[in-house]
Amino acid sequence: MPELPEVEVVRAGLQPAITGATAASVTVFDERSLRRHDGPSEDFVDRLTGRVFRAPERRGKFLWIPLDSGHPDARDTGAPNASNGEALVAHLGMSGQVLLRDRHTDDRLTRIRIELDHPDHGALRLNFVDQRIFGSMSIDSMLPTVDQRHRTVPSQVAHIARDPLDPFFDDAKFLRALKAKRTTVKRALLDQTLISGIGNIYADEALWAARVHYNQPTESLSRAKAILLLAEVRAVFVKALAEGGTSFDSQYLNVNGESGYFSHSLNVYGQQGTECPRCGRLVVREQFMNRGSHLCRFCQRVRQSAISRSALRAG
DNA sequence: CCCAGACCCTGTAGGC
DNA sequence: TGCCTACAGGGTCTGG
Repeated sequence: MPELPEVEVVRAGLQPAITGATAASVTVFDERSLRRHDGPSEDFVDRLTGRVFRAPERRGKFLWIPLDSGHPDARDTGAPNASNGEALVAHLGMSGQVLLRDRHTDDRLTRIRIELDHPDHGALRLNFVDQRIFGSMSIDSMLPTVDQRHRTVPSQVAHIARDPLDPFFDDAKFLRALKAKRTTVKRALLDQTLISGIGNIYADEALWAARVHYNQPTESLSRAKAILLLAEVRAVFVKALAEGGTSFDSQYLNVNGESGYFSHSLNVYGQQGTECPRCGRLVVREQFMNRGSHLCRFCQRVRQSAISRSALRAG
């Protein structure tokens, strides 16, 4: 459930608190949270302990903290990726949280704990909490971005597209790629190699705002609709960010353990049985891609004529 | 190569 | 009260 706005709230919350902090000690309580780490937990602990955190960064739903060496002579160890550096990568998955605490506060379901020493803020504790263990932490090497612009990214993020709030996101490239897809529009929105940061909640909200049905074939989506849809994705992201993200239960919290307010602004997600805010008809929930899709069947209809035309072309 | 679907994973809610 | 099942869906992998 943490999607771009929620991960960005976490990144922004971490930034002033942990930048410049040293990882004094690291404890892995559940090794399954290291699924994306290439090596055993001892390797994770060894490579993280003593390192200094730089300012956290984000692409889509991936969050990472570039690491400085805590040892002045470590630059000469000849490590293969020394030139590009390493980062602590976090993905929150379905239920992950990064909570910033004092040294005496524990959280239930903490899978990884990092004790931090900050030159200004003193002793801190970073708890990585994750109920369903779809999230992960790992130490990863940084690679140059494919388009060579802006910065490097962790190797496991290299295949993830820039997100629509990234200043280097290429609208024209996205629209071309969308048109070339042979799939349906919600699948495309959730495809992190096409556009990143969108999950089930914001996909449903953006589709409703743009009056597009989730099952509309991408090839039959008009250019105007595609442009509108991208604009609505950005709009819903910006609004959610302003409200501190979406929380339904305590599955998503900011770094201080607080909930966001965007759940009060949802138009269709989780609103089945209530009235569509636009036309007053009932919002429904349908199964799609093993997930719930929330929509107004009146406002959001598959354009049959467009499908017929594309079917004729295909046939 | 591209796309669809299976799979992972567990606390919580609700039924009986 | 307690057991059982359904549910939530990111990202990755595999099969067609």
